[in-house]
Amino acid sequence: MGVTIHDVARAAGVSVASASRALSGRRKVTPEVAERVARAAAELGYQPNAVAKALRDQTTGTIGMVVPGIGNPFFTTIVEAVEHELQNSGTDLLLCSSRYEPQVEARRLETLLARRVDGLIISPCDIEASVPAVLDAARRVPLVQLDRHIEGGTADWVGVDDEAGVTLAVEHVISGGARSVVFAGSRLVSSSARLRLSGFERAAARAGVEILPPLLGEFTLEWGIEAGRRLLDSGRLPDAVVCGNDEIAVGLLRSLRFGGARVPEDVSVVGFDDVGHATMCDPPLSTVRQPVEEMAAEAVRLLGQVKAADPRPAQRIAITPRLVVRQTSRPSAAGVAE
Amino acid sequence: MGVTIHDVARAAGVSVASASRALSGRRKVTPEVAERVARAAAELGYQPNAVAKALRDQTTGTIGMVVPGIGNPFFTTIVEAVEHELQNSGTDLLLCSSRYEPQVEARRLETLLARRVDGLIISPCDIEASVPAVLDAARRVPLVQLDRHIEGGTADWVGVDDEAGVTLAVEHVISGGARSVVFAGSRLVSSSARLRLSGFERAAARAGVEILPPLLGEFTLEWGIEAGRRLLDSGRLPDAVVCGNDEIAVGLLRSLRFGGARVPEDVSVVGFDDVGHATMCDPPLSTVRQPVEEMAAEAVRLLGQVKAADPRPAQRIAITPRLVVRQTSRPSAAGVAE
DNA sequence: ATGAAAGCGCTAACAT
DNA sequence: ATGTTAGCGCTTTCAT
Repeated sequence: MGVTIHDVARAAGVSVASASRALSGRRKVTPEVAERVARAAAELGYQPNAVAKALRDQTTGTIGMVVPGIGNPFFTTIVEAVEHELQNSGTDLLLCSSRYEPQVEARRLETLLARRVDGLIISPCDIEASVPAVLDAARRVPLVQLDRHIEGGTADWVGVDDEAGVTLAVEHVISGGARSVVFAGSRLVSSSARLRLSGFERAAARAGVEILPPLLGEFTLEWGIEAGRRLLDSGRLPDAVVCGNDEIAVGLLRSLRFGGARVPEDVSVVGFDDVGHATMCDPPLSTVRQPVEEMAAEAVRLLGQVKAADPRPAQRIAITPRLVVRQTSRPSAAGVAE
Repeated sequence: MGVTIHDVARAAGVSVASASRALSGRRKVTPEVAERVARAAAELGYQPNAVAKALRDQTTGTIGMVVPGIGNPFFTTIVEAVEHELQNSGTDLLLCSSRYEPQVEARRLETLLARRVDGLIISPCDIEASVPAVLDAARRVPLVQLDRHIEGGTADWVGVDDEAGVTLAVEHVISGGARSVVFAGSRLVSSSARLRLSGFERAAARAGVEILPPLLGEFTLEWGIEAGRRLLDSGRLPDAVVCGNDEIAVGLLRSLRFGGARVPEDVSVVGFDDVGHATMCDPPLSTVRQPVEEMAAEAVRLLGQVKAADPRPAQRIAITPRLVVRQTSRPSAAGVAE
């Protein structure tokens, strides 16, 4: 441990400046010097100190990412997509989980900022409680919100058009013959939760179908199972249930079938996200697909842009998702091939 | 951006040394100075630069963690446990995924080392190909392997006793009446994969039951589904299948039942890990429980120790797991209550 | 093309 | 108790 560029320079018989130039290759050196430095570095097992470089350069080559939780397949997918996107830019990702707690989130942002990340990608866990920390962070460093976003203030965002997505789902089940619908989602602490519910209500109202009271819990399989039970216990099943995400849909599916309901004959079920086990559950889930790769690419691109020009209008990039019809929803009564 | 401790000192009318002392609180200062410095820092929005501190202190307050993939619920669970364990130690976790590729893993280790992490926790993706990178890293910084480990060389490790775990599973299904058994696991690229298979074979041989050829693929739900199909197609179902992890078990369960086999009446299925959806699949999965919290705590503890005394014998801490009997395996024929 | 030296922001001697 | 200063490892002027 601890061989520095000074050691390399000495061993090569040159100045540290030459050693630095030779090592970085960003400036001209005699081939002879380059050779000697390279060999000395190899022999000594020299490894550049990124901390010192960061202090000197005033840039760390890292970007921080904070998501509500890595237990949710949607977030692990999007993290992997961002990581992949950054892969060849020489930028490392510092990943943090807020565990769905605004306080933890604020702390995480704080230490990321202290470590001088060059940028931040965040999916704020709470649409209200996350506001101060996110705005504060956005003031200090380029920041883009991905998927979830806060309300009020201005900070860049890229995500999916949640309302358009659920609208697709609602119209689909209705064209399949549904006359009564219900929404099973999460409590309204995040933008995703709110927009998906409001989009659902608007689309269903527009279509004039009966709307049962929404079932709001968590974005988890457990909650999906519980929501299914409640539907069963209520004694009256709607024709279709639109879910806040796939986890809920899969859980709901399970308890519905366990309770003897046939899907999609008795009731249609549609999810949201299309990640994880959606394709592999039984039967395969109809769902709204989030273009995760595209979202990640867009977020990274935007982050680069933010760096360039500072005070410029906040951008909000809403990508329109598409519906993937599989086997948990009844095909269109109109006979339109999907 | 860019208010330094010098700015704070100037604003408070004291020297940088006093400002530093006041801010850290690690040395005595007049209450009056403390007060002035605190106010100046607050007014200026001073935020300490962790990069500079790290360079000066020769310690970054970070530890790196690299796991094969964050898509696997077992790894996300163990990552969360480690993060939780570190929570109050002022140490941050730099999380990386190797995507199950030794090359990516080596690159990740390289940059973590360059960023001067204080320690490393790694679950090497490949029992052989990961050897050089892991050994090299272990030479430069305290390192402990968690869960998976490399073969040869000496590096600390904490994990579960894989062979004991599968032995528990095998003996359990046999006591439930199984006379023919099969193992559905992953190809033998990791220590976990190898030890679980060898443990299975040894335990089954000892019991004298019939052993069908193992089904080896990936540690994924997909592979579990495929393995189930192959079993069905083979025309002959064993009395029990012991799985390399829960993902495989859940997938297998699904295709077995889809194919008309009754679980556990026709065939018993046992998993390994007890994380994620094991409790929530249908029926709830009998499995071998990995004490994740305990493992994480032990790894962190060991890492602290490694720091202290350098050249000391490598430790291998194998925690004995326990079996959790749920509803995918037949109860003991001997009538022993579990 | 190469070397000497300044300086990134911080803390811990060392002096006062 | 407080101030002055060296130095962590690196890159980049600025001379030569």
